[in-house]
Parts: sequence; C-alpha cells; structure tokens
Amino acid sequence: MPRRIPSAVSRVTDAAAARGFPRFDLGQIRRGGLDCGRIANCRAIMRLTQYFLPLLRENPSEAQIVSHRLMLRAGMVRQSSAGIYSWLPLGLRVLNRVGQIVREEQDRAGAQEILMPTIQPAELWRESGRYDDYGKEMLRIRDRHERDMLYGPTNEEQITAIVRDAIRSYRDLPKNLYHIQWKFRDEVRPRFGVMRGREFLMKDNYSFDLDAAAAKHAYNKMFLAYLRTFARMGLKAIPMRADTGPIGGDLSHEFQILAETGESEVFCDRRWLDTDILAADVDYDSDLEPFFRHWTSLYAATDEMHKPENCPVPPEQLVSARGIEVGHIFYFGAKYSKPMGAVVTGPNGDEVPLEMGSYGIGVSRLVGALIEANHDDAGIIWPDSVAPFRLGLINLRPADAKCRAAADDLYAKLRRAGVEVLYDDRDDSPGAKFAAMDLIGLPDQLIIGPRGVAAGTIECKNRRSGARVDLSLDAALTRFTSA
RNA sequence: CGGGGCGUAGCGCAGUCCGGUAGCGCACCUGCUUUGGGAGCAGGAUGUCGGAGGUUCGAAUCCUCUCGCCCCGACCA
Repeated sequence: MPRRIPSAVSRVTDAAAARGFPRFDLGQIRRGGLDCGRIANCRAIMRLTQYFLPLLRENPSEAQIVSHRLMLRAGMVRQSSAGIYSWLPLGLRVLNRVGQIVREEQDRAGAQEILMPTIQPAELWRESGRYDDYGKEMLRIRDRHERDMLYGPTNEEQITAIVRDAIRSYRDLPKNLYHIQWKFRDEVRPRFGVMRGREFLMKDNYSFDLDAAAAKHAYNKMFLAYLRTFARMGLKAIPMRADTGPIGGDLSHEFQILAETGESEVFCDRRWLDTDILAADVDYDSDLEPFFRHWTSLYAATDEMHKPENCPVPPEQLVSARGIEVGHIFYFGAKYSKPMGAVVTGPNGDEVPLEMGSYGIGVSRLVGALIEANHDDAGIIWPDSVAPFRLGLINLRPADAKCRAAADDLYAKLRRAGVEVLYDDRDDSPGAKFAAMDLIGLPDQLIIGPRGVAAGTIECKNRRSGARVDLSLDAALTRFTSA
C-alpha cells in the first residue's frame, strides 16, 4: 500500500479515536490480528441522540401479553400486519444474539450451516405428499409463469432434495445441516406478538444417517445441544415427550418454558421445578444414551401425550402448568427419504433410504419467551447472554460540561475496550432517562450526574437486583472491561 | 373457522345512544425556566373520524356493504 494512503487513513482513525472509536492498526488488520466483527460493532451507533429507538410511554391497545407490550414499548418491533413484524435496531440485536447462541451450539454439535430459500417450488411438496396435506396454513404463490410456488413453512422437502442429489454412499454419512431462515405459516389466529406470528425466524436442521442407531445418536446430540442452547440464554426449557404432528415420525420432544402466558398445557414431575438445567458439557462423540435417559427419566409431557390414567407420577407429585414451546425435535426415519428417493448405497451394496430427523428452534419466538421469563413492572430485564447492549450509560446532565466530559470519556473508553454500551446523551429529565433505561432492560446501568462527578464517582445499578454502588470512573471501567 | 369486541392526531382515549364548524392527556415544534425517578410556564403544529355507497339542508354520529386489528374457542414451531 502506498505510503501516503496510510497516513490519510491514520488521520481518519485519529478523528475516530477522539469520538470513542478504536484506532485501527492497518498492519494488524492485514495480519488478521484484529477482529473485523468487533470493528464493525465499534462503528455502530450507540448514542441515544442518534439511535433509532422509538419508545412508547403507553401500552398499545393491540398488545395484550407482557412480552408483546414491552417489545412494542421498548422500540424492538413494529407490527406490519397480523402476525408479521419489522425488527427495529434494538430488537434485531436481541434476535441476532439469540440466533448466534443457537448457531454456536449447532456448530459445536457438529451441524453445518447452510441457507435455503424462503420460496419453494410446489413440485417438491407434491413429491412428499404434503402439498395437499398441509392445508391453508401454507401460503401458496403463483409466479409469472403460472408455476405453483409456496413460502416455506418448513424445509424437509427442500433439504431432502439437496441431499439426495449430492449423497450417494453411506461413506458420506452422517450429515447434519441447519439454517436459520424466515418461515411463514398462515395461522388462522396469530397472537402473542412474535411468539405466535405468521412470519417467524426459525433454526431448523436435518440429520441424515444410515440406520436407526446412528439416527438416534444424531437425535441425542441435538437433545444435548438444545439443553445447552436454552441454558445459555438463562432459560429453563424442559424436554417433554411430544406428539409428532404433521411432521410425523416415531420419537419427539418439545422443549417447553413454563410461563403463565404459555399457550399449551403441560405436565411434569414436581422435581423439575428444582432441577437446574446446566449448560452440560458432554462429549458429543461419546455414547449419549445414558445422558438422554437421565434427562428423560423425570416425567414431562405435553397435553396430547399426557394420559392421566397411566401417568407414572402420583397426582400430588404432578405439576400442571402452561408452557411456551421454544424447541421441537423429531426422529421420523424414512418418512421423506423414501417417497423422495433419498437413498445411499450401503456397505453391502443395497440401496438404503436415509434415516432422518428434524430439529427446530423458534428464534424469534425465543425473544418473546425471554421477556415473558425476564421482566418486572418497569420493563424488560435481559439476561447478559442475549442483552442488546451489555451496559446503559446515562448522563443525567448533558448540558453540564463536567458531566459531559466524564460521560463522553467513559463512553469512549468502554467502546475502545469493545464493550457494547448504549449511551443516553439526550437532554431530557432524569426520571425519563431512568424509566427508559429500565424499560429496555440492559443488565447494568452506569449513571453519571453532577452529584457523583463532584465526588469523583458514578453510580452503577444492576437492573435485575436493583443494587446500586458508587464507583470511581476507573473502577467502573475495570469492572466491565476485565471480564 | 365459529363466537365477541374495537377502528377518531404518533400513543392512550372521549364524542356515536339523541345528526349541527372534531376534542382531551401524553408525545411533537419554538422560547424561557428547570434537572438524581416519566419537570414548569407561554406559544404552536398535527386528522381524508378505516374505506365505499346511501339517507339528510347537514353524517364521526343513522343505514348498507367492505377492509383491518384484538380477545375467547378450535388449530399450530
């Protein structure tokens, strides 16, 4: 690179550094030593005077349940039509966070990410026989050539077609492919905001194995991955024996979060309430059957699967509650591979239909479910792992030069350290700022005001506990940059 | 898809029964004063009353049709 260009760049980065952006070392970037994701993040607007955060003071009349109300009030989403939403900056950050945790745990479990289309040809669904079965929930579209298309409600057919065309031998197995993509199901009655939308973001994956034993291992891997995924979000999602529904198949578990606003009735052993579902770290390549048996030994079943007359749990030990379904896994063998001709040549030369499973996580639904599980009267309380920003920084008196200097300085240092901090630098009354920050629910708040600045301290408030502590600016910085 | 409810300013609502120049609170704009839990004063802007048709001298209001949204149920990640 010519010499004079880096100097021009360095002037730019000097100016950027003065505004709180990190100074980029081009050499370091070229050597791959600087995380480009972090650079992009550091460029993002995080000042409330510039950020698009349309807060609502009152509850919109169309929103009835708490997560829907709070998502609208906190400027996370706006409704476009029934069950269809636009995601605004704050909401999109959470959606991406949730998606990223799902992605990391899928990758860890050995699944590989792909991206399939939202629009699918009807032909594929005629092959599996589901085109007529699926009914009015499938949004059918006709293109300009009068070809029948559809907006995918799920992707079993699509993935089966991809795999059958690409995989010939049992040596190519196992495979597990996932994507995170928008789906559409034309629900008769969408409700509960993003938790029961018509358009929704879902992670779905599909496992392909040679025989039932290998397929069960794939199922167990996903079972484990799901426990880990939800635990990382601070959610207790109980695996429950479930009906296989229109996907079909032999074995199925739903992962349910207990919440008053859950849409279905679920039953489980009382001991689940005290069970801590850890983000278990188990070797995915080991025999997972003992693990699976352990986590399915305590009774838990959805309404359709629960039969009071032969329930193994005595009534006094049984809990009946409402559940939000955030994940669903299926083992269905050759249900799709057989009619669609997805076969491999086995070890002894026979053609064998692939043994398949499919696994879903409602990514957009989880955002609502997370709020159902984490809020109080003042607003949302984000778990750290999914919070749109780690910190909120409030400058109570932007017009005061000392407050401004202290807040700008802290903001710049936090940004430089890669901390995601939403900075309320607006000229507004203190009460309004406190209320806004509580509403959007960032895990911790740093509050800078004339009182503290005079004493050389800022206040640090934890959103969940409400605990407040006065810290020096340096101590506050260390607290959130040293972890 | 059955049953119910609601569409009036960005949000929350009154006005509709009983037709007569479209209102209130918050938010917004301007100015001044304020500033540690949704500030005060003064001034200002904002509407095809969901849409179409009809009745009438005159319709947010009455009649007909229609669209949208919400709730309960059935259904669903």
